[in-house]
Amino acid sequence: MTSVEEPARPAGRIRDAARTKAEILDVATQEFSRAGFAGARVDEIAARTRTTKRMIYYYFGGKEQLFTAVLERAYSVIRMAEQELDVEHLDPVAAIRRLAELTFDHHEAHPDFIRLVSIENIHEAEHIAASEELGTIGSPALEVIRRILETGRKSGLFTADVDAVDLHAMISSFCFFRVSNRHTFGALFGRDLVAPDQREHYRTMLGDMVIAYLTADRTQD
Amino acid sequence: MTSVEEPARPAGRIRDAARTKAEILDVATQEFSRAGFAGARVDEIAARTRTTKRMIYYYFGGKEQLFTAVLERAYSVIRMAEQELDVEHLDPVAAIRRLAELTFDHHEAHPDFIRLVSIENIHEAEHIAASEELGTIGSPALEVIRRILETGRKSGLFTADVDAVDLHAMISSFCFFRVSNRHTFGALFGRDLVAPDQREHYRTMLGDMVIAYLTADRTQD
DNA sequence: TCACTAATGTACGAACTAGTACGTTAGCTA
DNA sequence: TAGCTAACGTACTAGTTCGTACATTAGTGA
Repeated sequence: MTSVEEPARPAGRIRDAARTKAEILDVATQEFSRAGFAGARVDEIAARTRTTKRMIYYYFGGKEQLFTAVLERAYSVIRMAEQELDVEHLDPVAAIRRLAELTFDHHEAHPDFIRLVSIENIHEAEHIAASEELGTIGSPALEVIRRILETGRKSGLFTADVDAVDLHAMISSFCFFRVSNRHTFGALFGRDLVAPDQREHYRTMLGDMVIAYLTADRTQD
Repeated sequence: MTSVEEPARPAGRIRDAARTKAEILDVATQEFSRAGFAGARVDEIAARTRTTKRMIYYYFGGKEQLFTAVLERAYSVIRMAEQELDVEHLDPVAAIRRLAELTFDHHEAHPDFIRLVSIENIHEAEHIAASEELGTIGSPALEVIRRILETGRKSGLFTADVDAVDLHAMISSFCFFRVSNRHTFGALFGRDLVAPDQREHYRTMLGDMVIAYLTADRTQD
């Protein structure tokens, strides 16, 4: 099996810095996500790559920096997805719902990312703070939300007095919790929040919640 | 300083199994919450108690069981708080808002609990699964929500078709995320979700969100 | 008051783990 | 094609960490 893996390259090392780095990052993402920062084993990461532990230190410097690199790549994925957001041609209500659904989909599709963020929060975001790349850039989604909110408020559709960051927090909290806390929630309440047949239910629930909040009739209160 | 700690007990060990156990649990809660399961150090926990590592193994059996005991006690605190819920004399809208606010307050007041739950989710709730105490009992809050929802729906106030578990998830997600993800959220978006002067803002936002969702005019959709 | 047990303390070890010193080689370029 | 360097591998170590064997004592009941 091991010899079939690669296409007829019987002997000798192949040198490919980019591939080696990427492979280390792939495996490290899995291992950190599986066991947390302290629980992850550098030896285990190395063993699961085609290279050795030496290369981890050669390319990344240490366990701490490797985790930072893993985080940086994970965040870059969501940032790229957000840059593809194309919802501003929709009316504000539909645009926000679509945005919420895309956030929902992205969280569901990337449970490893959710776990890494949970782990980073246990460590009080110290790796983000230490990273030049992560500290500076914001979220493309935030700008999109800002513009939709403005349009919706001008047209009188949106009555709520929220800013983009808080609305982003509201949407993220539901999407994040559903994935991050699925195990304890499932164990305690006997309900699987990520069961495939409940997916549409929760996706709709999220959209309904956000739209209801934004368009609620405040004259009643 | 060390001699002033205890009231005039100059020499000899004082034996108090209950106090020793409780002290170990207190320190272990802090240490696990600070560093995660793998990151927590049994020696460190022992050093910060008035007893020795030996006692951890004597009373709890090992690191794994100690963490389970810490979790069990942390969950028992929230369960006790939920048993004191007294909102059913209010009208359904006020009752749900009050319940949401109490959940909000409890999460804010117990960041260690939030961290422990995050950590337990990284470990896929394996300790909850292994615990007889935690696996069986549900949440008292759930029964309260169930009854309020029924009253609200009968009276026509609540139009949303949610059950108690999903509403609980919605409320918890906002409260939990605000505390659990405050570090990454703060680092990435420059906003402190637990800033004291924003407390009322987010508390109100949560209530507004839940009520808007429950009472939204569905004939418009 | 004597003996017995629950509770406690000390000292230690086996296994693990992050990190490194040192040696090797593929592949490019002059 | 010779030589140079980035890329890679091996073997090892110093320090840590969970867990335990063994010794001791406080308090209680006969």
